[in-house]
Amino acid sequence: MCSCFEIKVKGAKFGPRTGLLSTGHGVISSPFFMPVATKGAVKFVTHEELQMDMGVECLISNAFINYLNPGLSLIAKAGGLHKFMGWDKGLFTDSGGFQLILDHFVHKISDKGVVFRNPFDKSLELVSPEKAILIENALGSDVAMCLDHQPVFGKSRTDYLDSLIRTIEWAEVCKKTFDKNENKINKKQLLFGITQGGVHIDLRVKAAQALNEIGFDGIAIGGFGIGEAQRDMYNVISASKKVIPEHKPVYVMGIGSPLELLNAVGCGADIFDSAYPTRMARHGLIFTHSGPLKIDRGVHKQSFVPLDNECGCFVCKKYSRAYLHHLYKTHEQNGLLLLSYHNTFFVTNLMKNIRTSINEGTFWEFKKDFEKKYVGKS
RNA sequence: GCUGCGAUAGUUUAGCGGUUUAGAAUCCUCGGUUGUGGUCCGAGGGACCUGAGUUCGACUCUCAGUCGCGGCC
Repeated sequence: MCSCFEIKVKGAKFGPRTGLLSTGHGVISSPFFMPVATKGAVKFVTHEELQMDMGVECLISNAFINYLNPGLSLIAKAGGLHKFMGWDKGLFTDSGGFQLILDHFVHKISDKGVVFRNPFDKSLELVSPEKAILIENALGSDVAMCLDHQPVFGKSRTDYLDSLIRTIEWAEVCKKTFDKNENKINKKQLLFGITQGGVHIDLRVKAAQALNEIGFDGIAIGGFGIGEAQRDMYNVISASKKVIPEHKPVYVMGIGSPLELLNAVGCGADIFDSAYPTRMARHGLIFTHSGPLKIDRGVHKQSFVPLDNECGCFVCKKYSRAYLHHLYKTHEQNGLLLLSYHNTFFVTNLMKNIRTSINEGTFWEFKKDFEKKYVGKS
């Protein structure tokens, strides 16, 4: 067990903090947000833009999806997922546990693992916790995530308890498999455990304690972003922070709206990922410093101002809302390119500003100012 | 001047003498979207050219007018 995480600046106990996560592909400044590259690419944004323009140091891909297509042997031939993708910075892989909330994806769940339906050829495929880890080892990501069991939102406490127990049992198997495998292509690969338990604080605390005992490089809080009240989520993060050792990075999975990121950092979380910014861009919802904006609305038809005049991205420097509205409404692909770029830039820039404010001791003022200007829900 | 065809949401259109509160797409407004997933999903708004007639009943049939496209003198 290495100490992969170093705390740089922290405020109050359990409050916001900056740190450094050491991986096989560089040291990543936290708190950070990972754009989602499920199939090895962030939709409509190139690696070059992410790295050169936005300073993104880490992405997350999906082990299960890559395993199904293009498959492990091809990725092995390429020399691992990093080389296959042409990405030489940090890279997490999700095990595929999140897909468990999607009915059409899952055939059956048992204690042995999950029988998935292959979306590419409809065949059935058992993914056990052992197999999930071996896949992630073979892909050579910098951080492998355990296979977890996430119930759909709104289940009973008993259901959450069941999924939690299963997730912890699987976490033990994942850890053993990970430690035993000496053929990892990424010798510095890290392993994170995931808590479940819905909004039940006592379940979440038990889950975190159980993961502490097993011993992971970092702890992820899973199961959010699917319908629960935001206040419940922050309570869970805060409660979890109290039982997770201070030197462990805390990763809140699936969170990606500006206000959620800001609040979760305030609760002491270090790492995030979400398809939200890019998916919202594809659906025409644009983040700005004065709140979310829907580019398809008729009011933008003759609006010759930038999406966000406080944003430094090239889209905001160069193009008007009227032009982007036109591209979006006429289904011109460049519209999605530019909007996805902006939203991703916005979120990564927000994280950059959050890190600066923590380092300078002004996080809470920064948060208050941001929220004051940011009118709207997400 | 004569004549043929046509006229339904902002746009492109479906349809019928009564079971149609006129259907669709687009458009407009609003909501949703968060560890695969579709420039996606959901709700709402908006129309039978005008007038007269036939008929129990006309957006639908007849006539006239207006407008559009075409032909002829």
